[in-house]
Amino acid sequence: MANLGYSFYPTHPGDILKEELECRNISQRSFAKQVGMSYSVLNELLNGKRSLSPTMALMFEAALGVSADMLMNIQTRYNMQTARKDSKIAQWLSSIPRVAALW
Amino acid sequence: MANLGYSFYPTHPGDILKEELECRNISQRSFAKQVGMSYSVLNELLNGKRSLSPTMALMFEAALGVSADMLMNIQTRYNMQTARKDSKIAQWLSSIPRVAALW
DNA sequence: AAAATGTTCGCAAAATTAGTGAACATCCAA
DNA sequence: TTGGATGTTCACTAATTTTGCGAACATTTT
Repeated sequence: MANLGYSFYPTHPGDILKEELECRNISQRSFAKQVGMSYSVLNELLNGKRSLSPTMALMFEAALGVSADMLMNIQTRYNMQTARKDSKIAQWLSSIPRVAALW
Repeated sequence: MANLGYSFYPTHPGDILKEELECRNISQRSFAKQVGMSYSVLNELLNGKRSLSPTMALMFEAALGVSADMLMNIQTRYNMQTARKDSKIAQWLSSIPRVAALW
């Protein structure tokens, strides 16, 4: 089963989708074939290696009945948490001044 | 002032950012220069023609004190509402079967 | 009139994503 | 134990998207 417990890393939509397939006993290969998506893309998404697009989210909603909006919100949160941790971005941000009104 | 009232189209993060600059009397050119971003990119973002990236969202948070997460959530909601309205996607979705468990 | 501002457009470089195929390890059942 | 199904990983290409830039034009302000 996919690890959905406490974690030190942000939740990725793949975590939920992977759990969803596993507890329904649907294999990744079979699912990919049925919905017409690339199998390795699916696998890597489930393992958090690729990110979920709005189109993909709608597809999962259609195929599994999981809320596309929830999935995308999780992806967005994941992206933000990742971006905030990124030291390159943090360093670049430190050079951004606070911009004040003219008066 | 930017239109933040009732609308028939989804809210874009640019709507909020535009309002934010206008009510602080900060010109787009001046803002772009201060934070070191391309001026036309900023303008088009404010007009909903380009989408907000996590990095940009963090930059606005640093420069204006507006929540980056909120901005990105709005962008995500905008993307989903737009995708759902897209007839191409809708048609493609109609060919996606509901995938059931094996048993 | 001149300067500042906002808007729109096209373009090219850069980055990201989608899709494919192969290889490998593991597990389970015949 | 062997064969088939499964999950995982990787490298590569093609397609798409994003980014940044600059010019042109309209509008507003001074």
